[in-house]
Amino acid sequence: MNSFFQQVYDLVAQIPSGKVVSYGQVAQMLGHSRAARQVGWAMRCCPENLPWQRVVMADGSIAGGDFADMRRFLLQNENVTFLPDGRVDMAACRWSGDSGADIE
DNA sequence: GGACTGACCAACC
DNA sequence: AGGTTGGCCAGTC
Repeated sequence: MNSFFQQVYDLVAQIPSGKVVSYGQVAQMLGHSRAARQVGWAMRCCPENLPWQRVVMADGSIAGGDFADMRRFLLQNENVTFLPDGRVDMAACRWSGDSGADIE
């Protein structure tokens, strides 16, 4: 099924190591500024080949409930910068697409 | 086939 | 500053 849902996987799969994106950002890249809910819903399927740990909340917090702490560890292992708050440093690790032109 | 929900976000009050 | 609401898509009831 080719859909927004599928595009989310494709986009997340393209996120380079040491970079993260917020749910809303992914949605916005795909042309759906408010489809963040659906992005999270796509993540609910948790594909093994999908580095969804790079997908965080808009404020840098890790989503995913029980696995959140595990993902934070994975991100640290990928050279992602974290703030003293325990959140991802979005200012330094926010991935603005491969071109960086679709957003902002 | 209609209504609800779901790992969110941002605007509004 | 914190709670409520609207909005997107797709899957389930």
